[in-house]
This record gives sequence, structure tokens and C-alpha cells, in this order.
Amino acid sequence: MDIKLATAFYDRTDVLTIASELLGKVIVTQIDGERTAGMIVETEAYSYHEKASHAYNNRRTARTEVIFGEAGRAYVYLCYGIHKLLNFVTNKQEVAEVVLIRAIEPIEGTSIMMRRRGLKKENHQLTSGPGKLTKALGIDMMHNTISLIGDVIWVEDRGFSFTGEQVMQTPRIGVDYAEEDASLPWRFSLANNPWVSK
DNA sequence: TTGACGATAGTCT
DNA sequence: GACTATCGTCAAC
Repeated sequence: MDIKLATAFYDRTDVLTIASELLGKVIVTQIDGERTAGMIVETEAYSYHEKASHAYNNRRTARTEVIFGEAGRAYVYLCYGIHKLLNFVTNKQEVAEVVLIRAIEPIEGTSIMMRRRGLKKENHQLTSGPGKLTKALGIDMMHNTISLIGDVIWVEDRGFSFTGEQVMQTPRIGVDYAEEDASLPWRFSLANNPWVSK
């Protein structure tokens, strides 16, 4: 049974719960007439009250405005001038919290993803990182602010469930600049899943 | 108007 | 392990 997650899933007050519950959910994209999908195996939470967040201290700019908007939208931004990173906006309006999608396990359209990534052989390089999965799924800056309840990018619950020791909780990657907040264990990943980023 | 800086990934040594 | 491509964003000038 494939069930598309509704706004209510994202419109909750605990971003850590949402980040952990997204493990096992399936991202589906229908872009350029091509359908691809993958199961989320790694996420990170970001909140306005910690320094790693783009919206730290409720800083509002043109870029961060979507984070303060309604839950259930995509926040896509350019990192290092090259990589597009996909986030899900959560919580109610004016509360800036998001979940970064860091890795997925390919489920549908693997050959399409390989072509987009320029890979000839299938391997874990395909989607094991935040910049890799967006390229594989066909997600670009034009998808910033798009609804996750629509028919371009959405998330389904296909019944995959992970709990307890199957879920790892560790510090986030690449946020050393966040000083004391860099050590917050806000990264969630599936234990022993080969598609988790290195 | 300018310059410093990334929530990374791929290449080279 | 080290190096760096590449560009939008943001704050300071």
C-alpha cells in the first residue's frame, strides 16, 4: 500500500521525531517525464535555535524565507556552488525547522539515476550523499519551495519500519562551524545500510 | 559593489 | 589524505 505523506506529517513540532520517522519513507520524483524513487536512509535535523541552521537566531533572508513558511515544502539550496541539497520544511509557520535528506537507497528508476549521475556501473556512489541523491532524483534549484504534497516531489509510506537499534543517532556532518551545536546528535541513519553516506 | 564562505563530491597523490 | 571546482548568498564596504 503506497500512501503519500500529507501536510500533517511535516506540520508537527518536533523536528527530531520527524527526522527519525523519515527513515524508511520513500521519496518519489516525477521530473522531465521520468519517475525515480528511493528509500530514505539518512537525515539530519536543523532548527532556528542552533548555529548550524541557515535560519539561526530567526535570521530571515530571501533564501531562508521558505523555512519560515508552511510545513510540507522543499527547501533546496546550492552548496559549494555545485551541489543542490534537499530539505523538508517542518513545523508551523514562523517556526524555522527543516530536515536535510542525506542519503537514499534506490528503489525505482535506477538506470535513470545512473544516467543523471554519469555512472556506468551501479554502486553505492549513486545516492549515498546529499548532493548525489538530488542529482540522481533530478532535483534542481527550480524545485525550491515546491510542495511535497504535489505530483513532482512527494514522500510515501510503503510500510518499511525501523526502530531501536536499527536507527543510529550521531552528530551531523560538515557543521564544524556551528561551534558547540556541532556536537548535537541530530543525524539519523539506518545501521548497516550500505547507502548511508561515508 | 565586493569579497568571504560554505549542511559536498570527485580527483589526484 | 589533500586539494579544489564553482556560484549563490549575505553582510560589509
